[in-house]
Amino acid sequence: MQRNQIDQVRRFNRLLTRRVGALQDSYLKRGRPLSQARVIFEAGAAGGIDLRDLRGRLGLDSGHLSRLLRALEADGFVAVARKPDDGRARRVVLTARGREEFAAYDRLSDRLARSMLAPLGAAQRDRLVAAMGEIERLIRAAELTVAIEPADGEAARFCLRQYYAELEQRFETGFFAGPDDAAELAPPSGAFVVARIGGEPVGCGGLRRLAAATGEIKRVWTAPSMRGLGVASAILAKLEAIARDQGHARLRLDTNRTLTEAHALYAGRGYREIARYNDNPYAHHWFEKRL
Amino acid sequence: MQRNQIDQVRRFNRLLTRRVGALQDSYLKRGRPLSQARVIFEAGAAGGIDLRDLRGRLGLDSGHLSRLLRALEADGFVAVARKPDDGRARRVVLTARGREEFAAYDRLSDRLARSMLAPLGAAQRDRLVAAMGEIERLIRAAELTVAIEPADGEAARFCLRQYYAELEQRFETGFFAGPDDAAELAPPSGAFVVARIGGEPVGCGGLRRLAAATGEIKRVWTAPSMRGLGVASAILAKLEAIARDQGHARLRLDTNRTLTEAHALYAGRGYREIARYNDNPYAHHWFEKRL
DNA sequence: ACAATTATCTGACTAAAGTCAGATAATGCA
DNA sequence: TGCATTATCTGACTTTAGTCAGATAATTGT
Repeated sequence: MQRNQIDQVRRFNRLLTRRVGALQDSYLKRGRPLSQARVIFEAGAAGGIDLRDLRGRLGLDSGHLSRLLRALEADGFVAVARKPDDGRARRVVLTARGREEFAAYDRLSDRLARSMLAPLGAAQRDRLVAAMGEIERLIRAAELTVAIEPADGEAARFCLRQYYAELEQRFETGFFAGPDDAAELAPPSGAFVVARIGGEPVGCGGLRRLAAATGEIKRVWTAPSMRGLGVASAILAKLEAIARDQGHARLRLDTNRTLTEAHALYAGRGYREIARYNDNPYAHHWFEKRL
Repeated sequence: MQRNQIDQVRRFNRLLTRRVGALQDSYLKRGRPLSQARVIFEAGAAGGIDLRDLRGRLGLDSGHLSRLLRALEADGFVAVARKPDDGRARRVVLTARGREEFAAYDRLSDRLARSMLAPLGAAQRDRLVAAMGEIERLIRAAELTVAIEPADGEAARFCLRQYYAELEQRFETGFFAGPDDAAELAPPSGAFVVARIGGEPVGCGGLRRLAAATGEIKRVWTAPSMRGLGVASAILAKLEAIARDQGHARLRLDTNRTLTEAHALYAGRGYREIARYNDNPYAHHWFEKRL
C-alpha cells in the first residue's frame, strides 16, 4: 500500500467528514436530539423495525433505547407494539406524525445531495456521480464473502434465474437450461457457492465431479452492477480451494464465445485452453487448470 | 438535476457516514471526550490556533470551549497563552504530551484509510484512489471564485510563473516572456483575474485593450491538478463580463497550436477563428468573439 | 413442566454537551 | 480620556448520552 494512496484516502475522508457533519447539524437543527432523529430515520426507512435490530444498528444500550422510544411515543412520533410471532420482542412503526418528521429528514438528505451537485455543470455532475458509484461499489466489494450454500436454496435460485436470463440474451442461439442438477453441485465431490456483499447475493458458482480427480466449474455468474470488482475471481478462488480439499487434481470448464470477459478471467487465473471435452452445444472453448 | 443522480449522491453519503462514524467512535475509544479530541486535532493540525478560530471551526460556545481548554490544560495536553499583538485574544498550542496524543489520532486516521484499501486488490485500489481524487477535485471545484486582483500581486505572479514554465515546456520553440505588461492588465480598459479554490490560486487570466472597443484575452491558465473542472471556462466568463462592463464590443485572442485543449475551450464559448491580427511569434491561431 | 434464555423495561446513576447571563480585561475610536 | 467593542472566563444551569444492576414477561429446550 503506497503512502500517496493513503494520503489521498485521508484527504478524501476529511473532506467528506465536513459534509456529513453538515447533515448531522441540520438534523439537530430540527430541534430533536440526534439519537431520536436516528430512530425516526431507521424506523421510517424500513417501514418499521424490531427493537433488537434497531439497537444493533444504532449501537444503543437497551435502557437508553427504551427511554428514547417512550419520549418519541409521548410526542406521538412512533408506536411500539408486541410482535405477534414472539411476544417478548417489540417493533416500532411511525405514526402519521412520525412519517411527516421522517419526510423532513428525507428532504434534508435530499437538499445536501442537491447542494453537492448544484454548483457543477452537467459534465462535471456526471463525473461526480460516476465516481461516487465507483467508490460505493469498491467499498461495498470489500465486504465480499463467498460461502457454500445449497444449490437449490433461495439465494442460489435468485442468482441462477438471472444467470440463465442473461445467457438467453447473450448467446447467439438463445439458451435453454438443462435438467436440474442441484444434487451434483454438492459435497462430497461438488459444491455450490454464493457470493454476498452486505448480505445481498451478488454472484455464484458451482463445482461438480467430472471424472476421477477432475472437477468441473459451472454457472459462474456475477451481478451486472458488481462486475469488475473481483467477485468472479473470488468465486473461482473459493471453488478451487474446495476442489483441492475434495481431492480433485484438475478443474475443467467450458464457455461460450460471446462471454469474452470470462475468457480473460480464466486466463488470468491460470486456466489453459484445451480441446473439446464434452458435447455441450453452447460451448465454444474448453479450459483446464491443474490444482 | 436528475433524480437518479441525487439518489446516487445520497447512497454515497449514507455509506460514507458510516465510515466516518467509525472514525469518530475510535476517537472516543481513546478515552477522551470527542470535543476534547477535536480541540487537540485542530490545534495539532495547524500547529496552534487562536481560540476565536477554534470556536468558529468547531461551532462551540465560548463558555464550553473555555472549560474544555481548562480540562485539557489540567491534563497537560495544551498550553493557552495571550497573543502578543492583542492581549484580549488567546492561542492554544499543544504541549509535548498533546503532540503525542495528536499523533495517536493521526494514526487512527491512517488506520481507517488503510482499512479501506486493505481488502482491495492493486487494480481496485488504484481505481478507488482515482475516484476519490476525482470527487475531491469536483467538490472543491464547487468553491471556485474568480476575482479581479493586481497583475503584479503575489497570487498573479505565482500563477504566471507556472504558466510561463509550462509554455516553455510545451511550445516547440520554447518560450521567453515579453516585457512586463502588468500596467495594461488593469482598469479602466483591462483587468487581471485570479481563480481560487479554498483560498489557493488555481488559475488566472488577463484582459487588455487592443483597439477601439476591442479587448484581448491573455494568459489564461489553470493549475494542472484542476483541469477539466471548468476553471478556465469560469475565468473566461469573468473576463468577458468585465470586458462588457468596460465597453468592449468584441474580444480577440491568439493561441499556440500545441495548446489543443484551449482550442476546444474557446470554440465552446463562442470564439470563432479569424485571420492573423498580430505578429506574436508564438501564435498559430487567432480567435474573436462578439460580446 | 420448569429452568435457562431472550427481549425489553425501570431505576438510579455519571459524564458530556450545550446554554445563557453576567464579569473581567484589553483594544479601538471619537 | 472614556465609552463602546471584542475576546474570554465563570457560575449556574438543562439536556443528551450512556451505563449498569436488577425486574418482568414470553419463549425454548429438555
